[in-house]
Amino acid sequence: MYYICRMKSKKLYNRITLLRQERGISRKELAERIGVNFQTIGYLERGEYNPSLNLAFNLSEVFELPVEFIFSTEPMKPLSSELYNKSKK
Amino acid sequence: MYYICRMKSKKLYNRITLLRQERGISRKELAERIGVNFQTIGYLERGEYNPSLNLAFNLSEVFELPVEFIFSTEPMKPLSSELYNKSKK
DNA sequence: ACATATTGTTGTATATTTACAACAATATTT
DNA sequence: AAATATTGTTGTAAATATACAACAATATGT
Repeated sequence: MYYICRMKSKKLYNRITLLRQERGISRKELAERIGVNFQTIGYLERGEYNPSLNLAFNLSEVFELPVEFIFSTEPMKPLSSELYNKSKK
Repeated sequence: MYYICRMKSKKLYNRITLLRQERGISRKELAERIGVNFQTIGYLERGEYNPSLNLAFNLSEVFELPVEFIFSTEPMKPLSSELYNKSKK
């Protein structure tokens, strides 16, 4: 019964929307794959709250990517520049 | 006001105790470093509940290790065997 | 052996995440 | 343009994580 004043814990950034769209699936479908309510995906994508570590691991499994690639304490760089920097190395 | 029937979400495994002891610090001190109540560390070490992703990231920062090295959906292998396998590659 | 620090246990309160429903807004398809 | 699917919004309930206190149990240091 607490509807106001959320997100006292530090806000995290994520690439869920991007990763989901790259794979051409809706929130509903993603939600089904990780066994969570489809509205929960919306909350996460909008950054209205942070996931549990469990949920983060489930996303990690579905996307086949490390948690740190999906979530970050710092704003996400565009994938394009990440790729560019990586190939420069 | 819910004291019974916890942990419906899948149990995670972790190496917090090990990593903390390797660094020779108490729960109290670890708790202070990551800005959490010292009893919370106890709950995590005992696996009585899983952390938020936020808390996992904080531990990751303090230990300077990826989240996946600290937490896992599978029981943790001894570090010794992880090291051995790594050097064999 | 004693003092002190660390860890475990129980109990309660609060915060945050997740579920779910209903419906509005927007986009996509036909 | 109408039908359908997807996303956003608001409201409420339930589950899970975190804080905190008090005290027992265990370990550690002297």
